[in-house]
Amino acid sequence: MVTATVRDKAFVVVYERLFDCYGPQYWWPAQTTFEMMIGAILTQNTAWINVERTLTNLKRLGLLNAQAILQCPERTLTEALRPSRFFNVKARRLHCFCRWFLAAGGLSNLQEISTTVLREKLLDIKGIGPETADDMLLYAFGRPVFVIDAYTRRLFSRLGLIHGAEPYDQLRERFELAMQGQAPLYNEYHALIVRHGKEVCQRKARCTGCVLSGICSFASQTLPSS
DNA sequence: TACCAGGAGAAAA
DNA sequence: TTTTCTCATGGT
Repeated sequence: MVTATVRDKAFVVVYERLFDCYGPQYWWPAQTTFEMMIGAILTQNTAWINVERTLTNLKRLGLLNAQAILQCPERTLTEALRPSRFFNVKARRLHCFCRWFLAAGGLSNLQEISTTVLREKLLDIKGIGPETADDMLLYAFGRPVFVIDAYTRRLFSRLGLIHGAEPYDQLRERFELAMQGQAPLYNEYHALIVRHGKEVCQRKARCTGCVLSGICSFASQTLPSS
């Protein structure tokens, strides 16, 4: 059981400051729902710029649908996936996902499933872990699920609001409890965290001299020892 | 040359 | 159960 704390109110302040600074981000950057879902797999441990190169390759080859990916020769698919690293692994993961997607009857059937059940189904697919599943739930299905990624852990641990090594679901629940929001809010928040991480704090030990600098001192007084 | 960047599964301890 | 290893591109 996770309860909201005074410290968690800082999560709201962080959101407000980021939104004031950067404005709406209009995420996820994809033209179709299916493209969003495979983008979530391709971005595993990979910068988005490299995922964009891969998506361009897939688009050029007409491989932005499940049937086409499954019918594509292995070598063609792995070559298309090369820019997003771990192309052999990701080719297998895309195959697993596409087989599941078709067996489930496609998007319209999946949209009828409750968030909890859909999350379990996604996590049962080989190659899809909590972050990838939540990316899909939030951005492809519009479900109110907060995505905890490397940018989120890095930013909030540097702010002193989390330790950084907490289990994925524990952090997710804390964010959801603190924000009490719906999918559009979580969507915007995650996009803002990524935007900020890329632009300002990627290589800094602490968030100093940026829009979030004042939050460090507030947080340092309230974070409990582990 | 070394390091880092939006994970996840398998193997080893 | 937890930790470590594997996968293996491209920019700085």
